[in-house]
Formats: sequence, C-alpha cells, structure tokens
Amino acid sequence: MTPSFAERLIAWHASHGRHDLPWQVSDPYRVWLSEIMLQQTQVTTVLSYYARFLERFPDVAALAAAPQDDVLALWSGLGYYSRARNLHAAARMVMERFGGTFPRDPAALAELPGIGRSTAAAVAAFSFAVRTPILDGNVKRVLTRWAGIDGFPGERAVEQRLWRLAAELLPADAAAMPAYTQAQMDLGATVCTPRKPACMACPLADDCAARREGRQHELPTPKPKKTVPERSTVMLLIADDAGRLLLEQRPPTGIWGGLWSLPEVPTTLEAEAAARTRFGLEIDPGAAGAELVHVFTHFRLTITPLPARVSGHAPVLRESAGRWFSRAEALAAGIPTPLRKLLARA
DNA sequence: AAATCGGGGCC
DNA sequence: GGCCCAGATTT
Repeated sequence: MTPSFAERLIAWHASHGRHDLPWQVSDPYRVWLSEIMLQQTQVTTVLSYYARFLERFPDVAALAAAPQDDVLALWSGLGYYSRARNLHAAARMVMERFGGTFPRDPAALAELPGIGRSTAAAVAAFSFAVRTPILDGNVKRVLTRWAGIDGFPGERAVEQRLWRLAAELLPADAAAMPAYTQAQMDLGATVCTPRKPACMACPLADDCAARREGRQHELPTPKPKKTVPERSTVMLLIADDAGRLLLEQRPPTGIWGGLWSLPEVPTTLEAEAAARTRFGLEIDPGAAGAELVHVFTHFRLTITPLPARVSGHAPVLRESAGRWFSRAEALAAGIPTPLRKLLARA
C-alpha cells in the first residue's frame, strides 16, 4: 500500500523540510506575525524584519499598546502597508474581544482584519494543530500540478476546486497538522518551484499528473496579463534653513497609506502654488533632479524630484499640514522606498 | 470578477 | 524586463 499524499509529505518534511525558521513555534502571536509578513514577501526578506519587529513588540499586548506610526516605521520597506495597519488593528481586537488570547477557531481568526481564510488556517494549524487546510501560492502550485488542474487559480471555480481538494488531502491525525502544513509550504518553496521544479526530489512524483504528462512548466495556468498604465508625479524636496525636509502624512488608505512622504504635485509648474496653499510657504524651486522609476504590480510611476528652498511665508502659514524631518528622522520614520532612495542620493 | 495595494529576489 | 512571492480587501 503506497503511503497517502499527507503521509509522503510529512515523511519528506522530517528529513528535507525547513526546521530552523524563527516562527516555527506554537505561540499564535509569533505565527500570526510571520504569516502576515510572509504574504507576498519571501522568507529571506522577512527574516530581518521579523526579528526587529518582535524585539520591539514581543507580544500582542505590546503591539496593541503602540502608536500606529511606530508599527509603520518598523514595516517601512516591506510594502503592502495595509498589512501593518490591519496587524495593529487586529492586535487591539485580540486584546479587547478575546482578552489577549487568540481564538483557535479558523473562522474566528478570519474575522480579524488582514487575516483571510488561508492565513487563519495556517495560524490555527501551526499554533493549535487544528485540522484545516491552507491554500496559499505554494499549495496552489503543488495541487494544480499534482492533480493536473487547468485554469488560472484566481478564477472562482478553480479556487473552489482547489479548496475542496486541499480539504480531502488532510492527514487523518490532527496532531500532524503543523508538520503537514509546513511540509506543503516547504515543498512548494524548495522542490515544486515555479521554474525548474526538482521533480527527482519530490515525494509526490510517482502519481503527479503534471509530471506524468510533462506539463510541470504549464501549471499552474498563469494569470492573463494586461498592459500596465504609466503614471507620473513630482515630489517636492522642500528644505528649510536647517536643511530639514517637509514631509506630509499620506491618507490612511490608498498607495503608501499612513506613511510619511514628500508633498506631490502633478507637474513642476504647480510647485510654488501648492506650497503656498497647502503649507503657507513661499518656495524657490531649483532644477529638477534625475527621474526615478518605481514599478508597482498594476502601474509604473515616474517620479521627478524637485528640490526647493523656503524663501518666505505666505500670509496664512500652514506648516501644521506637514512636519519638518531631518534626514535621520525621515529615515527612521515610516516612509516609502522611493523616498528612501531619494534620501540616499544626496 | 476585477482592481487595489509594494517591494525585493530571481532569471 | 517579466515573473513570482506563506493574500486580503474593496468595488
């Protein structure tokens, strides 16, 4: 009798899986934090952020008690800043609704902001050995290949089929859930990789549909692609006599939500008027610096940096709309990556 | 169902 | 330059 899907994965994980990751613990706070950081972010990138974050916020109570700016500052550079805002909000909900103790029910976990079905399942499986399936990018890749499932996994029908299959393949023994869940992630990350999968090292190769049909490189079916729009903006580097820069906090939602960034105008022509109306500052713009291209998933942003010196005050002074940051203060704050690059230039 | 959210690693 | 990554939320 050949071992089951789950049995083979667990046996493979025991000898070939990753066992040294810092979030491989049963503390739901640490598991949750790692899962959020690992959403769309690779393990090697997360490691240093995770250590720094835990040092500053060792438990959910410490995180809940912190100001949002502190949380965003530690998140700066990781991207998808709604993750940080949701993390903070969820910490406060855990304190208020659950007295600081994470629920073990995946459905309850999924009601916390930033925790979807798969992340909730991962937290429950790792922390409490709940018998519930995950379906992240790794698992989607493993399952579409092993079962030979065609169609983009982002489509509802395909995704539903994958969830059903993931549930059917769960190990019988709930105690095996932490190892089984980790095994799926590790197999996807180290063997069943997007390019050049190491099928010779795969415990599922014997009955893998994609391997049998030579379709490893066709599955999962890629997302239909579209052309990305181009956008441009001018970022004002307004400096005072002390050389400090004027930053403003971005709206809580949207791109770089809640982060501190440079004031922006559509074109250099609007710079002086914007400084006057928004901040009550008279400025003397210099020559525009070299353009900086920043690529997002869904558009390309060309940034023109425009340095300017404060030359006086308008009748109505509104510096409260912004805040003066020294270079060191700016680098320590929650700022988007392009600003970090601009600060590194001079 | 599609769009919105970033940034880094990798080929 | 394109694709990928331990996705969730909004529209």
